[in-house]
Amino acid sequence: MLAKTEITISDNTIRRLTLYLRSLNELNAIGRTTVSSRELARRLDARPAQIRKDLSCFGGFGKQGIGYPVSFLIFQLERLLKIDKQWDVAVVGLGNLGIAIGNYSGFASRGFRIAWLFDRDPQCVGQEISGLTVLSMKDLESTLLENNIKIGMITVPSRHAQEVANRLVGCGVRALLNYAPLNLSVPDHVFVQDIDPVMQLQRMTYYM
Amino acid sequence: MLAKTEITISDNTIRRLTLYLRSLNELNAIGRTTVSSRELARRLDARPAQIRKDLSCFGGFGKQGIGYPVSFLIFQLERLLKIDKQWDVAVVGLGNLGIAIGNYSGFASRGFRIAWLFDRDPQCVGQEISGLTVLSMKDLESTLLENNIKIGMITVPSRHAQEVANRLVGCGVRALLNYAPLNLSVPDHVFVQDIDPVMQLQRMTYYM
DNA sequence: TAGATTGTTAATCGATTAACAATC
DNA sequence: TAGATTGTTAATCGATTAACAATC
Repeated sequence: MLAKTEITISDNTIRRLTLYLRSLNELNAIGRTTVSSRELARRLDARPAQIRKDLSCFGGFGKQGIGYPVSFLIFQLERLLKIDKQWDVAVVGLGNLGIAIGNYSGFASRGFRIAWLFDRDPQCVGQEISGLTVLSMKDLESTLLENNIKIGMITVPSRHAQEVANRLVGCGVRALLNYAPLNLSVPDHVFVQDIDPVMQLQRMTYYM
Repeated sequence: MLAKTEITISDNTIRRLTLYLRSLNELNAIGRTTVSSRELARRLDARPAQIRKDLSCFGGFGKQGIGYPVSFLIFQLERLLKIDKQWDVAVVGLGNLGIAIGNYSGFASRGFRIAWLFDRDPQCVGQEISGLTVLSMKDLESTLLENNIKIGMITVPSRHAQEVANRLVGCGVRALLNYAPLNLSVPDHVFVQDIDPVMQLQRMTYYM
């Protein structure tokens, strides 16, 4: 077998795969079995050629004349994105936002289980949220290490976010979803994704 | 005066401007008066040349040998992003997430005021959240038109999100922050920004 | 002056798109 | 077969980066 040229997939492509997956699940839910790049593009306000190109990075999932089989493509995308198994996630900070996340049922069906909740406030520790007991920050390291948790969500006030990030990274967390509106600094091997709605609003007002 | 060539600013640049602004506000808060592209880049894990290029699209805000004056640059970026005045925002859907947004104090300092809350549930209508009374969906159109609201946040369950979007667009809303995990279809003149934490998580797990 | 840093150019790099042969 | 649609190529398009003269 010839040596395969190492092709690096652009991050833009990966972002779009998650978007395709979301749309494919909608199609699946309404009983559609196949979809063409043309129709998927129409639904997502994208270009058919781009969808075909993105998907072809990973293999020929479609059939000429027919399109892509919906459930097979969902299966393949879930595998590519490594969400064919469920990831356990730890949430740190049980303010209004953390509580909303703890109660939200939309993670499980898409590959993630809110599995652990932590807060520094003794008033909050011990409370139950969707069947989970809020744990003390004292137990953070031991719990995450024992359970091999690789994903954390930071929903503490900004002034504590960096310290929380340090502790999470310190016990092996590799991906952080950061709701605090500041730039975290983390080692190169850790992925951070900010969720900052204000930045998104500011972007939109530019065009208005 | 010669006709200026129409330069279009890329959306990537606009996204980064909001990031620069956030970091500049941190610097301002700790009393820094100037910052170089080099230092800002270090803080944001970006390249100095890109920061200079982005900023130079809008004018020469810096000085050779010195860097950029922090508060002047904040002033200019706020003007460019059109957040030198405050925008009133309507939130539709007072579930856990909507309540978290209603209670969050972090919008006001960055250009946005959560000004109106709506919910369809009669049990919820009339409740107070951070001094605002939750209004009935019946009053949506009249309220938004009277108050000239241009920005909406959608925090209703997915199955109602498109209908809510239609109604918001129907009364002149131009920008939607959509927390429902689906693709909204809106006219071309309306901006939609999805906030879907699961998509962000799925992107990160790809690399893990 | 010497050192630092901008604004801008030109070169590089990468991403998107149109087009079409292959084929269902 | 005729019509539809993929996978892939080549061309276009746009974004990033390095480099440096200008200048604080």
